[in-house]
Amino acid sequence: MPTLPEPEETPERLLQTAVRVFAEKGFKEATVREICAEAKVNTASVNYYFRSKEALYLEALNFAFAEADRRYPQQAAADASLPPEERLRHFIRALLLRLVDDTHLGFHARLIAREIAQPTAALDRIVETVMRPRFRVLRDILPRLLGSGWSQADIDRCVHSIIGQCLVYRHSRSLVERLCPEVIEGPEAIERTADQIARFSLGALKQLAAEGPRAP
Amino acid sequence: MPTLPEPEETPERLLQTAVRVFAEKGFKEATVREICAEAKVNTASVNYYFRSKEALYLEALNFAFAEADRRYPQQAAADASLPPEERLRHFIRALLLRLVDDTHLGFHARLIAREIAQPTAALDRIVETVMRPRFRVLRDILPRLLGSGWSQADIDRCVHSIIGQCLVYRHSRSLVERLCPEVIEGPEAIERTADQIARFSLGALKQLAAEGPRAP
DNA sequence: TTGACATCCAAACAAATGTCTAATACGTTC
DNA sequence: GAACGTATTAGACATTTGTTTGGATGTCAA
Repeated sequence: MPTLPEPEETPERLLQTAVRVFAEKGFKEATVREICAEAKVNTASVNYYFRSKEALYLEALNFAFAEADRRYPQQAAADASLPPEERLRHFIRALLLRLVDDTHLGFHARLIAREIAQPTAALDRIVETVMRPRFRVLRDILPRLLGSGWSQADIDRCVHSIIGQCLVYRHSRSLVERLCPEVIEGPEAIERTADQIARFSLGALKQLAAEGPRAP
Repeated sequence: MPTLPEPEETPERLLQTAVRVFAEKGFKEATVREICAEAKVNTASVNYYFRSKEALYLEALNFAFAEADRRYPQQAAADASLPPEERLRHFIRALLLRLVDDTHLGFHARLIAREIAQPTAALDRIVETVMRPRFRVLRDILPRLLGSGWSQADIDRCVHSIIGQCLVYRHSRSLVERLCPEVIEGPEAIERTADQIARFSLGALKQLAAEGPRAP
């Protein structure tokens, strides 16, 4: 009778636990012993299956991204055949849902937020493979809503305005929870928040389009 | 002839160095030895003048807040005699400048951002004394621009939308620097960013006011 | 000058932590 | 069943880190 850890094999369990613990406590505060204890494996397993704690962290980061993209795909926003308003709504909703998801394997967003707040060498690759394509989608959508004559820098500022409205619910979640938790309490509230961000942004863009770009 | 450390007294120098190092590396990654080395004081000084590393961290947090409020006061936004558009512009500008200031003692914002991202017991007090009053200012301004009939939750969502547009330049600065650094490169670019956020937000509120609240 | 007090320092201490080692258990293959 | 390679384990090891200690040094009042 094998006494193997049943639910999953050791390295898989270790990796999933690592995502969770790293997300909760950060790279430095999370200890190898704690991760192994929670995964119910021996402390030496980290160095046996992954080379080191740092290598485990990188694997966890990769895993988190793969999962996040799998759970909240963003094809709709990139679909150029849809009207730009529709695409922006999709983009915002997908981003927000991904960011506030704390259930199940939703530690991805938290882990990624940590990496953004305190970048390691891994961030550069992440930016190029994940962030920049996402950024380009908005860079493509916005000019269609803003009209012509806008500088790239001002378009980029609008991109940040939109992304920022979503990110605040992750990076400043501790504030949101203390100041007005009701806006992200429950799926309906979150949907309504996504909708409100979309209305806010579309209204802003419509108004900016009407006013036209400011003189440089 | 006294051999005292000249520029400032030990505890003051220690505190200022602590703000900087804690801001750069976080509580756990910053070591007492490193702080003391940079402050050019003996390692035991932390426990002599402050009770412990944690107590030093709390003092640093207090110091950071006091300095941040001193350098970027926000009275204008709270002045109810000004038109709400003006007040909102002031609020946004003051907040953004405070957030992107990395010069001199501008480590405050970074330290505070850390505390928000990874709250300790100190955050609750900070929220009540600093964040909530700031939040209330926007809660007061926004209904004047939105008109009547809006739920508190939707107003709060707008508050977050505005704050989020500013916070992204702090919490996701690593992304901004990699994706489009020009929008925060130099004082003029920052001023223009503040202006753009204000235009974006005022446009959004104007449009929302015209459309009216959505049915619940 | 002396005594009291605060300050500063080098060294030591205990706990935590990432990594490594040697031994053991287990499954597969011949 | 024996041999081999993989997986797992308990424990050791070296380093880091927050904290403490005992004494040296300087200041100031009596």
